[in-house]
Amino acid sequence: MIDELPEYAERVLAAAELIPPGKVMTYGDLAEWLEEGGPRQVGRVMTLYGSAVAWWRVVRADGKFLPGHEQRALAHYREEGTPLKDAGRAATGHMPRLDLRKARWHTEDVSPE
DNA sequence: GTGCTGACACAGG
DNA sequence: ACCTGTGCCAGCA
Repeated sequence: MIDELPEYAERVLAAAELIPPGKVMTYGDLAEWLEEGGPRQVGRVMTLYGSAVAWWRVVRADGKFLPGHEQRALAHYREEGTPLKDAGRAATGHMPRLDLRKARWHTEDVSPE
């Protein structure tokens, strides 16, 4: 439940909550979906309120992780079966990245309302 | 008002 | 794969 927040923030958070497990959306896609603001505005909302929603399903367009949140995000992705680029590869020091080609969620018929 | 900053995106090198 | 610069839109000093 979300209350007492600026309307834009509510919309961003609501949209984030609609992303199904195992899928992700980029900041830019989300902004386009809402037809308001831009990637940076979405990122801003996530900075402020991201902890209230599934923040790991809102990602950068290059598939990299948030510095400092890599482990947490990775744990969620493994749990949800989100496609990772080097999913099969074992630990080698460098973290896997998201395979956006497969993981990106296409909103198509869904409306962020 | 002016300028810097940021959980961004994209093109170059 | 990495780094840099530019464009972008709000928020804040």
